[in-house]
Amino acid sequence: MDASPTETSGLADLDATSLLVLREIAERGSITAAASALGYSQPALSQQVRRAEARAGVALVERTGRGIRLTPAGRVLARHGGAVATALEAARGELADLRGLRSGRVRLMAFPSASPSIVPEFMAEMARRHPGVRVSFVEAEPPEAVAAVREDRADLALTFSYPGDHTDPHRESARGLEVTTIGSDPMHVVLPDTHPLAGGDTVDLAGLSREPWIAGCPRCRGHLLELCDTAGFAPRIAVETDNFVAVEELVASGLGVAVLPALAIESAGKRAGVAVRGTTNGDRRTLHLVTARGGRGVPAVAVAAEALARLVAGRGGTPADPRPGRTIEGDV
Amino acid sequence: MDASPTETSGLADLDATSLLVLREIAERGSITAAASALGYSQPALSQQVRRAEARAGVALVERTGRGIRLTPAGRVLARHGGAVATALEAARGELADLRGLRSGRVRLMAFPSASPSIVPEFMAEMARRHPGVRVSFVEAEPPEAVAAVREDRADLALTFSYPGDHTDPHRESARGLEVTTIGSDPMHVVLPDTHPLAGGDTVDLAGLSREPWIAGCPRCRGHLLELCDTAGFAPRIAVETDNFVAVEELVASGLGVAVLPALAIESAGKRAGVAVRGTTNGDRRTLHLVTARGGRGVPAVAVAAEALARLVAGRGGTPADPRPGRTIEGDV
DNA sequence: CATCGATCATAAGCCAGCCTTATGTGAAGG
DNA sequence: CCTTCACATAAGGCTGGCTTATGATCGATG
Repeated sequence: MDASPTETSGLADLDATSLLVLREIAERGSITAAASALGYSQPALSQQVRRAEARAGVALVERTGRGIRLTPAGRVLARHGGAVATALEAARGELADLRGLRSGRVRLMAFPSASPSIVPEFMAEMARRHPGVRVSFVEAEPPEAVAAVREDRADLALTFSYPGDHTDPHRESARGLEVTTIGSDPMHVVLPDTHPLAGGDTVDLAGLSREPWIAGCPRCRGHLLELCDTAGFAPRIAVETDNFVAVEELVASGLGVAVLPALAIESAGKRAGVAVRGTTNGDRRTLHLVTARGGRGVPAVAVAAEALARLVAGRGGTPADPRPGRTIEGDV
Repeated sequence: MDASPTETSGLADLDATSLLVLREIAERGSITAAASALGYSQPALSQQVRRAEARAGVALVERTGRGIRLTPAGRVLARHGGAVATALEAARGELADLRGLRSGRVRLMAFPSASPSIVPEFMAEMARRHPGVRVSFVEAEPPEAVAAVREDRADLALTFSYPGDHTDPHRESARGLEVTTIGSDPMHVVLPDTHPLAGGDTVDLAGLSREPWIAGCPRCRGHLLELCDTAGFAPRIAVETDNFVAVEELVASGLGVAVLPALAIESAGKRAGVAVRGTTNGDRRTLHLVTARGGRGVPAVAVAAEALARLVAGRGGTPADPRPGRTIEGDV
């Protein structure tokens, strides 16, 4: 019995637009002015006020002679409309920064042999062209890099795959991620420069069937086995190490031969006593970029991906298809 | 040449709803949950996100396995969505307070003879039933009270008018305001209790045509002249004062007779030696409430108006028509 | 490995909110 | 008194946005 008769529950729902409209009216002093400021016709605003009043259940404006003035309730909405406008403006600004690459962040993961070659160039390029974008880098083998993207510990993964690789991280484990092929990296044979086959431009692996082999990381080892299988033999693996410098050292010492990706060789530096030759088949590994599905919609990630693709292409890797990412559909 | 290819002007327009949607998604962790929280279907939100992305020109969410996660841009919107939600909530709260009369303000202006009678009762009533509403009061003659409402120096004016009053503030000057008649106040003849006509229940003014008269404020004086004119004579005005106590004193001293509104007599208190009688014609003045057009939509003003109408009716003034205010259309 | 459940995307269709143009009304000002 | 200005109202049309229905994908479970 204490409540006034005006007390209904109402408050159907007050929308943010109403606040903005009232704010504009309060600032301009008239509906007409507010309407043109907002790009609407005068009746449009008039109706919006009416609707807002219906929703609020209170008068928001009252007519005064030729114009209007706000009621206390109207002033309340106008006041809070200021906060809404501020929030909108701030959001717009930050969004523009992100879009304009004046801010943003890219967390890159890339395979080890990219660390000394592609990655520094990439980071320099990003720093030069988009100084507002923070770039971080963590070295990781492809499977972990892909997992990191999936778990949002990275935005972009630079990975590689071998043809026919059945533990290929881009097959099963990349489901739901976006994978773009950005080029390839030639596989080179590393052998002592005293080796008879070191004389030619390219080397046929079959000619090395009797040599002891030096294998790398598990997946590299798998690739080696496949290459040799194609060449018609099973390699005798004498040493396993993923240290590229060590591989060359071992080769120079005549303890075996190896197949290494060009990037790995580059990263290890030139080593006296070893010869590096392409394979007769022109074997290559393929380089990929992996992002979350839709991740390319993030401007900083998009430009980072483009920069990496450009760098890889400029390095002589087979230029990939156009840039749009392609989702793994179960079969690569 | 420095700008990235993503840099277009865009930012078509980002609406507040998008911020709220993103906020809800960020909080609930999924589109589906956010949709049901907001009372929409899942595709509705899905489409809203898509539209927001189109407007923003950036991806806002990215798919991750079975669910989604927000991109940096999405998180930006969600964050600012918090501010919008806060503002909305605050506005809703204040609005509810106004509607529920837990807050508000009423600035009342009323004619002098209401000050000691109606107004205190009114203020007590308001304090009792709506303690959250602040009530202020300024005494003013009707013309000034009406002007105050027009100039937003008052929310509510309690005024009176005399029948046929051509300087009636509710005629010309009340254009564009809302005027409600809430009752009337009987006009009483004040004469020495020794006067021959003091014997009857009512007095015929014609019987007082020879008496000296005591007139009040200018408008009251006009009314007096009209009453006497109707009775067929022109009064001889001996004194003019708008001090009611003085009037009774003068009457008691035998210096003249007067016509005063009941409220004025009540406010002056009982005075020995004077008789108060109704007129034969039952003359009355009419009491009005004046607000800005639409002012009755303000809850505090509405209840104040109702309270005043109730008080006047309870006091024996002719109960007015139902409460809805009626706008002056040029002719009262 | 196959099925189920959960989540999001897409498609199609429908409704209504909302805007626009045109016109009316009241008030202020010359 | 007539013009000007601001808001209200009316009528109509369009499109944004919601709903239902269905598809696709991934994770989990047995």
